[in-house]
Amino acid sequence: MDNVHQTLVNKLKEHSKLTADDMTGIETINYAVRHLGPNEDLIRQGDTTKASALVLHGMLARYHLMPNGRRQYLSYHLKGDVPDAQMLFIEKMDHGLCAMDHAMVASIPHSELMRVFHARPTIGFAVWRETLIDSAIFREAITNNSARSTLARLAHFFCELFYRAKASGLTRRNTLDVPIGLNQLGETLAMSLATVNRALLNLRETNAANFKGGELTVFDWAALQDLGEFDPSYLHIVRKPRF
Amino acid sequence: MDNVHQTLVNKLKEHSKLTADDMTGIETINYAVRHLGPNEDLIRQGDTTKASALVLHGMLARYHLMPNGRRQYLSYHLKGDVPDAQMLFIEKMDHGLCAMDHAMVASIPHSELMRVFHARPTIGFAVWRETLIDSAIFREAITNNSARSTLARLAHFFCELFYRAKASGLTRRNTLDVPIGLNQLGETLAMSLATVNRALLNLRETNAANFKGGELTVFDWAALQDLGEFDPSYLHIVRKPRF
DNA sequence: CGGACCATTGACCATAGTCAACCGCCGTGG
DNA sequence: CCACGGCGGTTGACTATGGTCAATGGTCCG
Repeated sequence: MDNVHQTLVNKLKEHSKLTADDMTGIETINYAVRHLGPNEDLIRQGDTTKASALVLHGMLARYHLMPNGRRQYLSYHLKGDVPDAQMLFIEKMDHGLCAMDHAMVASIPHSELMRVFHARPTIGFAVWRETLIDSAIFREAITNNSARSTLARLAHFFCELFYRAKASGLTRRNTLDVPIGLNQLGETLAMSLATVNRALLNLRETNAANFKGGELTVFDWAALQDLGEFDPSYLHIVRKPRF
Repeated sequence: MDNVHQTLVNKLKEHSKLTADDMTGIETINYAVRHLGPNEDLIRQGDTTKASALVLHGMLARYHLMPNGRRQYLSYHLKGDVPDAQMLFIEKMDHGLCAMDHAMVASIPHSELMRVFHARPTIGFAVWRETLIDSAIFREAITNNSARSTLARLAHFFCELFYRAKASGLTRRNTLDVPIGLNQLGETLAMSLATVNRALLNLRETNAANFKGGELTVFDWAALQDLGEFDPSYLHIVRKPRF
């Protein structure tokens, strides 16, 4: 089992049980590694796809492109995520997928996935569960952008990112690389650049966390969680990280 | 094949191909019919479920409950939808599900679904696709509530509802029953009651559509679509309705 | 007829968007 | 090595949008 298969197995094990046979099945999956530069699109809105990407390194984002050119970022993806599992059974992309900074992905043909799903339905169910968790994250984003104050929205966003990263072992001490600019944060959280900036200042004042130069630092997890009304149960992660 | 099985088959056929054997498989699914009153919860946030509901009549909604008691409605479901297919592989509800008015559902045990999925993977894939379309609807809701004006938001919401209903043959001429109050519309579209009211007036002025007393009337589909920047491709419906 | 509930409207106010200027860092090229 | 330019972040002034609150109206039902 190479690193790529291991990455997928680790991710699925965050919420699903896999037998030895399931893992053997996963080992047979073929893929192609692809490097991405900052801001590079992996797939564009309207494209048709025959492969899904497994994130190996860096951060990817889904986004909608509006008629007026504005972007709406929808979700962010870290090592182990399979962002376009969403597109397994859907021909035409209704959103784009881009790298926030340098990133690396394993491109897995849909035919490979389908072969494994037929051979070992459990793997299919685990990936299905993965897509359902994605759905839960989308739902939470609706609520976040619709029903929380700017400060709470920002705090919740950082909570989710940090929690997911921590569950996957991607944090260093109390910090996490978040290669997102303020402008993009605004296009994620439905705020203008100026408002993002002011909300960040407010956040800094609470001493709960800080975001500066692409690095998120969490000083007081409980306080941050409180600010963002963050309840991680929607992430359905079985192996919960410690704080 | 009774009406319930037929309802499910029709829905899946909107986007997936089913063989005669698949349909025979679906016929074997056991279920229990349940009636719901206005505003009655089918499932509450935090509940654990062992069954999924297929909507037979009326309209159901998913919603988040905030710590301050406010609701955020996430999506609406019409005849043929299986709203909590989302919860097939997830134990604990991260949102609630309620009836907007009198409604009827078929409650299908997860064990029944899993049995059929194992016997005929194609059926599983069709239901999976159904959940992925749900995801696309969530994504669009993020964008709608985050990046469109109040008028556009309202128009887009009505477009989606009308389009989906029309694809399922649930519209009467150019009208559709939408048993949602203005308050609830606000809790769906991230607007206050007053703003919803004003946006509705604006909408009326355009002569594109009207919403009054729980009935949506579309006078000028093209204009409404335009107002809401509505592009139905994210719904991934193969058999497109005519306007 | 009275009350409940929902919709409507107006006045006022708070929040956040827009715009523009400025800063600071970094990389490039003279 | 320093000057320059560009990008991204910071800040302030003004403005617009939409939230809040309160009063009014309409309709349905008891």
